Amino acid sequence: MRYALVSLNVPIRTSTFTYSYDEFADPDILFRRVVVPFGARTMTGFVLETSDVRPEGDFEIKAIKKVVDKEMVITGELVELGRSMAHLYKASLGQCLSLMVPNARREVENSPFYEQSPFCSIETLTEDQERVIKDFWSSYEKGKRIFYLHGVTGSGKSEVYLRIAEKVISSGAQVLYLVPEITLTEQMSSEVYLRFSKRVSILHSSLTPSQRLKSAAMIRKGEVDLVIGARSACFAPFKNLGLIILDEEHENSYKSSSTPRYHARQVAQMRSRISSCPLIMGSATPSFEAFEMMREGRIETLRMGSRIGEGAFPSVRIVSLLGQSGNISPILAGQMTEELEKGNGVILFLNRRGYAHGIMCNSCGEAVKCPNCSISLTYHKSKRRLVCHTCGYSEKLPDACPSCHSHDLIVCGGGTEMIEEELNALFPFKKIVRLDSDSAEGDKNFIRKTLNDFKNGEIDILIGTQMIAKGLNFPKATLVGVVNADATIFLPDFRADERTFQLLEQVAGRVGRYRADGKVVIQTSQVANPAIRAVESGRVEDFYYFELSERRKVGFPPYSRLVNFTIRSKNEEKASSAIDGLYSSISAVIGKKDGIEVFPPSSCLIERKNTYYRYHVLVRSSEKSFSLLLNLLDTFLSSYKAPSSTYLEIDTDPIDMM
DNA sequence: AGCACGCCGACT
DNA sequence: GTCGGCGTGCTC
Repeated sequence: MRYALVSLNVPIRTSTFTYSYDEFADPDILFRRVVVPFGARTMTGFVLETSDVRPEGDFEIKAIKKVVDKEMVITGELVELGRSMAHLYKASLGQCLSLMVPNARREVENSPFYEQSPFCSIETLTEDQERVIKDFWSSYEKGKRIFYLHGVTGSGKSEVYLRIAEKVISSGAQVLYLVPEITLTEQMSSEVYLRFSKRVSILHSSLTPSQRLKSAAMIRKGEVDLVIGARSACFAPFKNLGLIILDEEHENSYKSSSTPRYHARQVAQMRSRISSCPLIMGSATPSFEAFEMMREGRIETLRMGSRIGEGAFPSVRIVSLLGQSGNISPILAGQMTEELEKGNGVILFLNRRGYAHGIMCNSCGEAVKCPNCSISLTYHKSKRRLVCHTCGYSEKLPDACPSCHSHDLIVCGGGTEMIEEELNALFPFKKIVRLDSDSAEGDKNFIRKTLNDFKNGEIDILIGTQMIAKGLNFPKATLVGVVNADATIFLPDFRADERTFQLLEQVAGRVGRYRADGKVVIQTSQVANPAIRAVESGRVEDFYYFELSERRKVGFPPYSRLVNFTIRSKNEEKASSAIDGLYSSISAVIGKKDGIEVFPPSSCLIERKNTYYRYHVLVRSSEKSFSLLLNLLDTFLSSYKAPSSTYLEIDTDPIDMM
């Protein structure tokens, strides 16, 4: 009898289950998917090993029902990657492997590629670009593996990536190019598609499962040279991976928000180690983690300092919101008028959608909250509804206060919808368009059409959220206004200033890429905030050094590693007592170890989410003790069981603890 | 995770 | 009486 070790997508620490199969009917099943009976259900899993010996243990061995694939769908490298991920993120191997192969439920046929674009520009390189490419190859030949391309917005990082990629491809290897989700909506894809003789796979979120499978098969067979995709593309089944590029390294969308909570940057590092190929990360605003690694020389820095062509750094002006009544200060309005009269475009940025962040009773002071979550509801004027941005709950706008029945309800904290209204009053003869996930809802082409119209000068003022902040080029825009920078400053998180800087710097980067007269106006109540000051003065290094010294004082990342344990339950008492139990057993296992500490339990920043009460315990370790911590956590988890109707979630290197 | 089994309340 | 609520335990 022949046995197969099968990995299944279940949150069980047992890594594989043994099944029997007919070796004459199915001689090759290794690294293929199989359908197996599992308890009362049937599941699909991966065959990781085959053997003639029946494993030890008192259990019945069932037979494989069906072999799904004719060819291998994973590789030994991917299984190794899965094991590394399972250890780091404290998930099961099956959960990690399940991320790697798309599951084909629907069978819709469609071209997996973008439409072709008529243009294909090959730029001449700047001195900066030439130097950086030369530096890369010489360090690479000396055996360096991880690189960071640190260059300001508009310095031409993409061209550097592509030149290096071309050379790797000409040597016969494949290239993985990771970008944040939003960047994929750009025209970049079609350009690259032609440039690499169509041997490109673009793994876009709108692909159907069958398109994904088709792309995966081509990547596996080596019929594709370049793979471009967001977070999940880091699992593509390369035949011969020769280079990984990770652009906009600081982007939080690289971190998954569901189990296993992996970070594409970490997965890319693991892959580059497993495939022994170089990894080039890059950004104009590196994460503090990456900046510290560059400073310590743990990764190779490739620095680019100047903008291409006419590009120059914009002038930045900070405007205090204190004592201000509307959302648009007279100074910002004045600057807008000036630019609009010259026929230029204006971009306004606000990191808050809806009409108002909350509504409050002017008689009793009560804010209207979500019945499922401990946060206030956002008012969406166009729908006349209150919406919860956490769980999706919505209700009709009440005409009286739910607790005291007063009719004196007031709105607080203006969102993009309110700004749009205000702009229409201020500039009645200008074409104003709002671009956020609400205005784009239900119209697939709205985003592309709006961006095109703005580029062609058919829109005068564009108001939007994150959606317009990243990666997009607007040659017509000469002024960017940040309506309220406070929205990120007041995040209850040790990374608030880092985030604020990254966001403002990216927003500011929307102007001045192609011309020297770019202007930025930042409105805030915190005019002395160091992140805002850094954007204004351009003294970016000083900001990083100052902030890093603050982090070192408090011992937070990048000077430590964190693992966050969250317990949730619909019953508050159960959640609260479960977290106490978790805290004492985790403390008992870890004991007194150098460089590791367990913080006492506390409720999460959002204490209730989606009807669940939530508490957490944070474990902190030094970089040196981190691998010991990961092993100790295995010991803890092998004996720990969450009490009935409570659930444990683990987040290694969390990016927020909301 | 998901599914079955099992033990308690309120319905024809 | 039994239908179904969810708490508990297991899955090769």
